[in-house]
Amino acid sequence: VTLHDVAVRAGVSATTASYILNGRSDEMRISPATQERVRAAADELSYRPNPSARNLRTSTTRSIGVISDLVAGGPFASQMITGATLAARAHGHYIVIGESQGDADLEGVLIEQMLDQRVDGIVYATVITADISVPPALNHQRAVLLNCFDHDTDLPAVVPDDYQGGRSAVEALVAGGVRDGVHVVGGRPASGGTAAGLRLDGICDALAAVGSSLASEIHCDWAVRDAFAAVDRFLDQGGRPAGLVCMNDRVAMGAYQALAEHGLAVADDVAVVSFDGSELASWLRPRLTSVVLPYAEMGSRAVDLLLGAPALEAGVTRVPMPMAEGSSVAKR
Amino acid sequence: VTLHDVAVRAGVSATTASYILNGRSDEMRISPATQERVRAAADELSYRPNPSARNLRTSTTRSIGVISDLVAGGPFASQMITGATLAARAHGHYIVIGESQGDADLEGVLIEQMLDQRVDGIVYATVITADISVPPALNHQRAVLLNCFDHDTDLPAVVPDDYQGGRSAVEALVAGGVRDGVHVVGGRPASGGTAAGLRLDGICDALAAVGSSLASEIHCDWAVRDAFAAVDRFLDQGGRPAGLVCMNDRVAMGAYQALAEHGLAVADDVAVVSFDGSELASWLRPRLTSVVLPYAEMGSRAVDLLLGAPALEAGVTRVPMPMAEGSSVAKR
DNA sequence: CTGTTAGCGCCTTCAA
DNA sequence: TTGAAGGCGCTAACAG
Repeated sequence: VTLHDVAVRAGVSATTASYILNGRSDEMRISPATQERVRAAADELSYRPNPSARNLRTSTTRSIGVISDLVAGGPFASQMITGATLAARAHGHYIVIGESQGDADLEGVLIEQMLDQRVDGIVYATVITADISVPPALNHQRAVLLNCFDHDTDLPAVVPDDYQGGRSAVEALVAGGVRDGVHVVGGRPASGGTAAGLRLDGICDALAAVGSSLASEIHCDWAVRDAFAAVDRFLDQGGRPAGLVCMNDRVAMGAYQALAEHGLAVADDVAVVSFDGSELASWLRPRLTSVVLPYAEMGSRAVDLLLGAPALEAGVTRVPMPMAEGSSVAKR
Repeated sequence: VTLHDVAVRAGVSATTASYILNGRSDEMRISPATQERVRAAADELSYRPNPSARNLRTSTTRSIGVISDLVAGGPFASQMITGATLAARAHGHYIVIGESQGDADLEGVLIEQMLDQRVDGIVYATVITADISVPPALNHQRAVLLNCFDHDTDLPAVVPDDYQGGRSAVEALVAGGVRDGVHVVGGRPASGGTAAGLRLDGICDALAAVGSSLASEIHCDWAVRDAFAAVDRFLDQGGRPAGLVCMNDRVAMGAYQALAEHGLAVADDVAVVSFDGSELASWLRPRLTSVVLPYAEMGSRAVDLLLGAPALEAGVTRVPMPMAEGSSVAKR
């Protein structure tokens, strides 16, 4: 059922029908009676415009492309996609996803394809918060960076506020009476992420603010088994921390396991806080207090930025990281 | 840069260029020289066809819609999306995602929109393996059901082979010398999933095959905290299981916690197996032996089905569930 | 073997 | 206030 059909049924020309159905009736000063007839016809025929035809004519697709390394498939940041989807929907757009699996060539292809599809804009997302170089295909395109940024470009970027997150983590500890003997588990990983550095800055500053300082950094990859091994060794060597700030919830899980192995009770013997705010945090016993990575919020912000201001405002948006309260820090 | 531009540059008509660029040169018996010229021209101009125009003409979009309740955003089954994406790509299609968040109205809208977009087919996916009624909007559409099925329709469906999975779980236990004193944790949940029933059938049959039978079902929701509470109570009441079959990895995590609470060692004192094969299984200590839910495989199968045979073959495809070996069953 | 012609469904000047 | 005409870029009969 085409626009023409509707027009015929309402006894007008396609032009008139087009105006009315696109909300330009007033501008064109079309008689209310005609409007009514056309709308009724469209309704009865349950008319829906053909997007391809419209796109061909207007070269706008009301679609936005999200390209990412692993976000879509990975459990952690798929929330970014959800957030983006919701925001897009609110703007009357839909989303096309491309996952590069970390392959730069594939990534280029995906971007080209999306451009071919005439997406109205592209969100470029990464699993890890990092300082990157945007792929060349993205230059001079309407795009927003999600969970990453690039100093050499003026594309807007959306990242979590890791510095503030670091401060919050320490504040949770301090609220539980822990200010000395605080160790960080994880530390700076080899890969080019920026989260660790900023969080550490926040942690150190917050500690300094209460007249203390970081006792040590226990280095390990940000994974359960590595964290377990590292903390286990630390405890074996006689380490007796009062508080542990873990770089993510998986690290915290490893720390929990190591503490248990040594007969130390989380909260009562050692306070633990972490970053992520994933489901895992709520699965642990006792429930883990964790600084939330606001993925959904970030995703929707990115899309808002992309679709919002006609002229994209450059610069990075730092999204606050709220706190998910658990019971891994004793109350006092 | 349009097809016309290419044609002009190569000194031919748009038609000829179209034939060549669509690989129908042989069929049309176009001279190799001309072909070469056209391809060169297309290359130099880096010509890319306008999809909207093509769609308008052919009413085929080389896109497929995936609509789901929560799969895309949820950590568990986002792999279904990844699998589907890969398969679609292999067929030269791309994927559009719609998440209904479980809202039936929204779901209808999403389906309508996809049909408007002229997707070549729809994959309808659910987080929970269940017996459903497909939304009416899907009737008489080219569609495949993913992780669910509907007896009242003849749409093809792809689900995990939970019965065989149940048998595998028990076989892992038996291989570890455990045949008596096997309890199931989780059991049939209130919601309309079909996984529990089939797995239980498999479990009982496999147990019967070695001359044993199920000791009991420990009922609880399939979540960490509920499982912990249930198993904790069971142990408090003097239960001393030899083997635990947990309905998913989160349930197993809760069981681990309860066993630890009672000073029982996983593997040595109590063998544990589970379903899901999620990352969580590899995080637990000792590593959990788990029957893998082959989400990615299912996703790609669904797309293959959708795009494969011109006439969709109805019926359910049961995808085998492989085993992820851990150390939660003692070797012997 | 190649070009001409005719739309796909929609929007939008231009004229009436 | 409404209609006629043209074209977005591409494909596919149908002629030559």
